[in-house]
Amino acid sequence: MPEGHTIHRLAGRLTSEFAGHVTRSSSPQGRFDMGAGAIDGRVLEVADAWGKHLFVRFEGLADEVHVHLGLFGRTRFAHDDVREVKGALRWRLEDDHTYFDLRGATACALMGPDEVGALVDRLGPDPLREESDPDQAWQRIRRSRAPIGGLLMDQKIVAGIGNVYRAEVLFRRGIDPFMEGRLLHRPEWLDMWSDLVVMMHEGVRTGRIDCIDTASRPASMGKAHALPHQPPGRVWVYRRQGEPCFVCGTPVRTEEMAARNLFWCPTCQRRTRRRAPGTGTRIT
DNA sequence: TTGCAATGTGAAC
DNA sequence: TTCACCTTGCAAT
Repeated sequence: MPEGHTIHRLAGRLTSEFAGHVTRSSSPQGRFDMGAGAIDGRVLEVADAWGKHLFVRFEGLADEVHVHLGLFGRTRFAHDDVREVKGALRWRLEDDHTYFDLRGATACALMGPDEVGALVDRLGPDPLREESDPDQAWQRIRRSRAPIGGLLMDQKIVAGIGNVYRAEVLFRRGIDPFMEGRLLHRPEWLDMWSDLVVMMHEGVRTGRIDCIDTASRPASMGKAHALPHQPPGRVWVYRRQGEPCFVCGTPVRTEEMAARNLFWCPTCQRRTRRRAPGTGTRIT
């Protein structure tokens, strides 16, 4: 389930399970043979994540393992005594206690420091990283005529957001996905950013993306609304097309945007810009 | 058993 | 804008 929270959680788990340990690496499937050979027998130093990209460093090696799960990548940690290899196993990393399996990833290769730097440089701020500055993303958004629903998915603008967080944050802030980036107000963007920080940290903590419960409802959504009938462990709009919106009952809509399915509530997320908070001025 | 959709990206046109 | 790629799980047959 690879959006940014998955990768950060993965980095944390790899570090806690293996950092400081001598590890063995192999690629039963063969597609990571060279890399696995270079790191086999080395001490894992640390794993780190930036957006949806994972980097794993080993002692005494300038190159890092770069992993991108893509749409289908899967990972598994286990402690079984019998370490069976099933299916197309790209990378197995293990020590005496634990093993980690990676399969289906778009990318899994050694990457030199320059290449890593260049990759990270072209990513936008990541809501899960302390040093990230939302205004860096804002500078791109405020100038763009592209719909905000598309901009959020652009990793050069914000790193780590995928189709679920896009749909959910836009719903939670009441923003029409089709609204042009340049029509968004900075306070609205900062609200979205704060909400992403909360949601994504929750995702890292729980390992789930689909348990955005009513308790995490942003206060700005207002107490005036009757509490929506949202069962716990659900999302607001993602993949709920045709089902009633938990807040207003309007059927959730779906449409393809930038080759991905977008989900939104046409009532709660108005196409026309809302009144700017406190100004009473209508902006379109 | 088959077929399709899926939380993603980048190259080719 | 379309396509290819990586793999799995679940729905339809």
